[in-house]
Amino acid sequence: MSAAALSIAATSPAVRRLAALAALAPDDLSILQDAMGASRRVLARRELISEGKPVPGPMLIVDGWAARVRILPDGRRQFLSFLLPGDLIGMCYQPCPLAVSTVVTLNEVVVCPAPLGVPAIEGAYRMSQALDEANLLGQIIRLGRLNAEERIADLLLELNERLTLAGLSVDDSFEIALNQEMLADALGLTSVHVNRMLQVLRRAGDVVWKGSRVRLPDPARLARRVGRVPVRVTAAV
Amino acid sequence: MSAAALSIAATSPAVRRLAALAALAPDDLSILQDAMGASRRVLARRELISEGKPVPGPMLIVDGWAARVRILPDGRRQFLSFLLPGDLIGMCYQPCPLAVSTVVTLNEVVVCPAPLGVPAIEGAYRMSQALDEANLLGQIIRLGRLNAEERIADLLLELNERLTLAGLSVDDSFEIALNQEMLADALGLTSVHVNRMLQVLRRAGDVVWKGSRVRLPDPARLARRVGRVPVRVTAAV
DNA sequence: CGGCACATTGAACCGACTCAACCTTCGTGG
DNA sequence: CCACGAAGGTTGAGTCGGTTCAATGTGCCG
Repeated sequence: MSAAALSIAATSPAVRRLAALAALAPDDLSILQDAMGASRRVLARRELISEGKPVPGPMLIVDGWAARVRILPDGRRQFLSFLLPGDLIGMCYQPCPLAVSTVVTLNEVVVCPAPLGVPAIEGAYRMSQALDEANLLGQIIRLGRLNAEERIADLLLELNERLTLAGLSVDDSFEIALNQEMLADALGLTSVHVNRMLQVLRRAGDVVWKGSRVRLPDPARLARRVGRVPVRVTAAV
Repeated sequence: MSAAALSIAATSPAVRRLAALAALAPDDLSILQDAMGASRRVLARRELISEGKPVPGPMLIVDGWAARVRILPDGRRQFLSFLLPGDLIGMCYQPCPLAVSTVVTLNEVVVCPAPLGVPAIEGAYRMSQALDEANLLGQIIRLGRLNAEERIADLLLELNERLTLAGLSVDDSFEIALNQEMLADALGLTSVHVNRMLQVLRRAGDVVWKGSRVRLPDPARLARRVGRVPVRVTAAV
């Protein structure tokens, strides 16, 4: 194992994810480490970005989970996507950007300003952005054409894939920052129905969920069962 | 009315939309006009971009409707978004991009290569991209938290807003390239149910749909009824 | 006039929701 | 160390929005 690879392995999940998206030189890695020196800790249930308000500079999630969310006038809540360590938020290219969705922390989150102007790192951002979009499309498929059981399985598979990139899911087992109600609000279901379908998945041996830890004993089989295809956004690599 | 404004008014819907998204100088407009000289006509039901394949260079839709679509292994179809004149397709920033969704023409479409390297025009592209993302989020809300009637109304309102930008909807009345089955496949419903809910909207006087022409007698009232908020992606302007 | 695509209708069915109760876990303070 | 409360998970029974399937209607184009 090379020295560079070792330093990646020893580094934070966020850096790990970005390094997996684009080839980063030791210099790039240390720029990321420096940026994380300016990290800020944010309590759970705080707004990082507020819908309709100006977007603050781009930030990198260093630790913890957040979610893009929209609340309807009558109180209905819809999670649009989940944001995990290594994900970017507030990266916009239009002038004077206004946020089109609120971003709220789900547990205690650490964020830092996303370093700009470094070509290799910007390359990783572009990959990240492409993956984000692919995941949004995945969310549309889930809500539009999958039934409740498939929705739950598909989302857990997505989270597992994404957390694996950051080294936060090992052997298809990861800490989840969601409860059944949040899952319901992401999947267009009620928490009661999520509960029942989760039991079905558990009894089938497809999902093990104890406390805040989820394990997917056979992701490949589960993926086949719900018709999930792995996301690829580039032919490079 | 200035000479520039006149020339915009006289120009194609696609240019009209881009000019509405960013301030374009006469030079920029003529670059767009030139690009449209290399237009290509594509028959209905043809793939402009194929999922999993490399993305061809970015293109501008000059005329006609297209849609991003995904087909599940078992044949279920989900339209992810609709693409109208002035919309961009295939604009990617990662290296060697692979398409994450198929783009298919819905009727006869005219496309041209999107001119690159012109700052003002690229500015319009960025605005367009931001709107695209906002519309994807809108689609998630529709599928996740709106009922059938609200979904239909919300989508028609979105189409009306977008077509108005391009000058293709006048007095809230526009030509629609969709039938009830396509609407169903976009909204996660069956065509039978779309038919029934459309009748409800018609009887309530909220939608007039005759042949391929749709009119929304009172968009503001309808928007209030389904809780739709207008999209804003920039504080500029 | 025939045929095709699309729209419309009816009746039975079912997946997911609603509402309300109850249970479990866990942290906290007496 | 136990009592308590809060948050989240579980269960049951009834209801409903949307689906399914199959038939019928309608407009258009060659």
